[in-house]
Amino acid sequence: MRRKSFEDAACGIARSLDILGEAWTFLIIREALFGVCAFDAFVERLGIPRNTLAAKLETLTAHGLMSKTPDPADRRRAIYRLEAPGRELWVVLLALQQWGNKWLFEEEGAPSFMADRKTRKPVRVLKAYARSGRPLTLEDVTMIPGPSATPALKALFKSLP
Amino acid sequence: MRRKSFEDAACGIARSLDILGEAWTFLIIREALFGVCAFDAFVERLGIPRNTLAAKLETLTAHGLMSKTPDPADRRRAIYRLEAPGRELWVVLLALQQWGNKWLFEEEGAPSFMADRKTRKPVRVLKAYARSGRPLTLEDVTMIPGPSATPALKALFKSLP
DNA sequence: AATAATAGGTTCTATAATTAAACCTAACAT
DNA sequence: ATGTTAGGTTTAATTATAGAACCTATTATT
Repeated sequence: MRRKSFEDAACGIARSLDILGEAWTFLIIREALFGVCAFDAFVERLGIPRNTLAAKLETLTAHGLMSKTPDPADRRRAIYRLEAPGRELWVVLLALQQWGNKWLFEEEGAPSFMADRKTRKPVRVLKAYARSGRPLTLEDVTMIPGPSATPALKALFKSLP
Repeated sequence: MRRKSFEDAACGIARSLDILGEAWTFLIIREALFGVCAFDAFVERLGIPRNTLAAKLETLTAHGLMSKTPDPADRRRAIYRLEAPGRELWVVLLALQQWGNKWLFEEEGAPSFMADRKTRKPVRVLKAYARSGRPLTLEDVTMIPGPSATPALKALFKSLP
């Protein structure tokens, strides 16, 4: 059966995952962030089945994360480009990469990481800060309702520790 | 067919997604981060099918993100707890939430967000910094090979713009 | 001009995962 | 003794994924 849809969820995480919540989509965006824009290039670099790629690219363009335009120089080609919403996902991928690099490799060490293009030193580990500038740990953080929260959602948050 | 496995991928993102690359897993961790630890509580709060939950909890514990212990006070109960690797995923969820809250809601505005427990003000938008402290944009960043990179991987990075 | 090659898909089949609902068992409550 | 709760497993229907072959419009080659 089709997975439950989260597109109407009252939660930014859930809505994000409704679009992104599966491995290929993140990997497609990873490639696109670093310059891949042709259909066959995605196929070759990722080893993704062509029909799966076609489906994912369609939902990504449908949601505005990417755009698809014909190449003026070669009309067989389509150019897939990240739009602003897609590009801004790089922070999510950075967070994921830092986590994976820390926990998912043994002595081998991480095979790749994002780095400052100039100095070629790794990007600093992401940290969360309060508006005041104070660093925040998980224990300092709670979930609070926003403007569009329903009464039921507010009640849910009150049940949190 | 079973999705291609990324567990041996030479990429922190891909390995992360091999565990996390599907919506339910992130949502289970979201709930766990904010105190949920009982099987039925996950079912009720997420509306996840019981067998799907059982399967996801098993892979999460198998990979060390969570632990499962019997409740000493009631031996019917199992207590599912996040371990360090699972807890550290909160930064990834924060990044995801900030992205979703920005792009996936119209006038309504986001219904929920992570906030400083003391001031109840939203957590600052995550930003990436170079080791020097300079803020980094996507254009400042590139992918570089780590200690365990294969020659093929290094060649791949050289083909990047 | 004819032929081949390329880019971006679509179609087909087999297999695996997701869902919903019913069922099961051990431990606890009345 | 009976019922209820917690944490699952089982079953069946539906859907997504993988892999391969195929298709069509363009561009390159002979």
